Amino acid sequence: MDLLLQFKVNSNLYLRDPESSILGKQIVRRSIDLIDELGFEQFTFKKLALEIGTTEASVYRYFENKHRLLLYILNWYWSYVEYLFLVHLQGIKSPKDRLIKVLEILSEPLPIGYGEVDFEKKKLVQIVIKESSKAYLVKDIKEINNEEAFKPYKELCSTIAQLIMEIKPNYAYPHSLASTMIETAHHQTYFAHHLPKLTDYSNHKGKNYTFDFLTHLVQSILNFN
Amino acid sequence: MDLLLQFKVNSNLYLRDPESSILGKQIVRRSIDLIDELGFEQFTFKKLALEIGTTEASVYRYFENKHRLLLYILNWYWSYVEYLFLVHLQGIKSPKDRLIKVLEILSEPLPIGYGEVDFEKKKLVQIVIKESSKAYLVKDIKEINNEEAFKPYKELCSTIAQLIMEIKPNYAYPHSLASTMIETAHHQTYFAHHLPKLTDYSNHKGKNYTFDFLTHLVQSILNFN
DNA sequence: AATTTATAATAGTATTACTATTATTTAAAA
DNA sequence: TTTTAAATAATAGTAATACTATTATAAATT
Repeated sequence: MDLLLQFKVNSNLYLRDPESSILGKQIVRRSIDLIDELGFEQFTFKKLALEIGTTEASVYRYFENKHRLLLYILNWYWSYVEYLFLVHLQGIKSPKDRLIKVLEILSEPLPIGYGEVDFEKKKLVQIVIKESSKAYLVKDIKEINNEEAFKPYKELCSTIAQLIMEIKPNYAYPHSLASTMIETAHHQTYFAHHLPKLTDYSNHKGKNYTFDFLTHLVQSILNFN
Repeated sequence: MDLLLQFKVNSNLYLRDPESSILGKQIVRRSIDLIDELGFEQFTFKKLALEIGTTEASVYRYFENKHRLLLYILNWYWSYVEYLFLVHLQGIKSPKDRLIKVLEILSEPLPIGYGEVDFEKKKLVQIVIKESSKAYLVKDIKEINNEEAFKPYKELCSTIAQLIMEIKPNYAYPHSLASTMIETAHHQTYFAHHLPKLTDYSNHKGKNYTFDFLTHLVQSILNFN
């Protein structure tokens, strides 16, 4: 993970702050590699421990279980996207142009402009696309939600909703449109790659399918071009 | 499951046809109860076997694993929705009205008009909302897809896409809009209930939030009212 | 140098996912 | 009406997973 970009992740999500030790940092970094490689259900703390040359029990001293580790990673990612918004929107005045930039960031398979860490980020985005729904489609959603585990996601959603309201103040569903933009960015990218018949990817000419689809969708709803 | 409504589910999904024996039918019916009750990750064949008074090994004679059983249930559901389209759209001529009816069926928490089986169907819909993404967001998506496990979902998507093209022939993303409608119907319903801050549910007046949001969305994109 | 304190490793357990083998029932053939 | 075979289910396992209590070791403090 990028040393220059440290966000304080909700302390409810870990037992011992992984940023506070070398082992902790290794756990987070290598878990991103392994989850991307194996998928979340095949990923285990045993395999992770073996990979970084430690023991299962040591990993458990940082995270209660792999689900908590996933939430930690997702929280980091959502904070990172919020930061990307901050950086990339500052120069843009028009709310419409700002929203298009938001779509660009959300549909970008690999976030732009961070050189040597891009490789890790790419894996992170893959994890977000494939595994993030497994973080909230769970039995104990209520307790997890009470621990503020989805706060940065809600904030991201709220940031986008505010932009939407600037463009169309009388629109009744700014938050739903925002969460739909985020979720659709993920699953259309996944579908285009793995279940292309659920998309129109095969007869598309542009270079970023998801971005083009979402742009048309959002422009239609908020009536601008 | 309703005896009057039997769809032949893809035989790749089971080892022994569950419709061919009493035990098989029990496995499917009670698994819907249990998955709804425990959630898919807590659901096991052992618990299911205990519930219906058989053994784990006997359940394994019908389904390779619980993931296959989930796919079987989802296939049944998608075929059922396709059937609902057939029944409920036949009287409607206008493509626009037909699409609105599609949205109504997709956002309906409990499908209409089947009396005594509605209770089971309600649980089925809950499972589809909560667990269906776990069926395709998996490492072995390629092999599963090759076995036609998502055929009825793709067909459903194609049916909706055709309707969209009738309304707006030059629209470039009919399949993506169709899959977005289906997926959004599910996750907005889930969000409204479990993570309401990702929606505008709290200040909504209508009785079917998801339907109202989706209707506005689709009408904007295909420009009709 | 002695003693906390922090941290990690050992060695387990209960549960899960799955299977090979055996037993029992059902049905068809002799 | 037996005999045989085919279908089906139960017994009894294994390997892996998720997790924990306890012990050992290293670092820091007094």
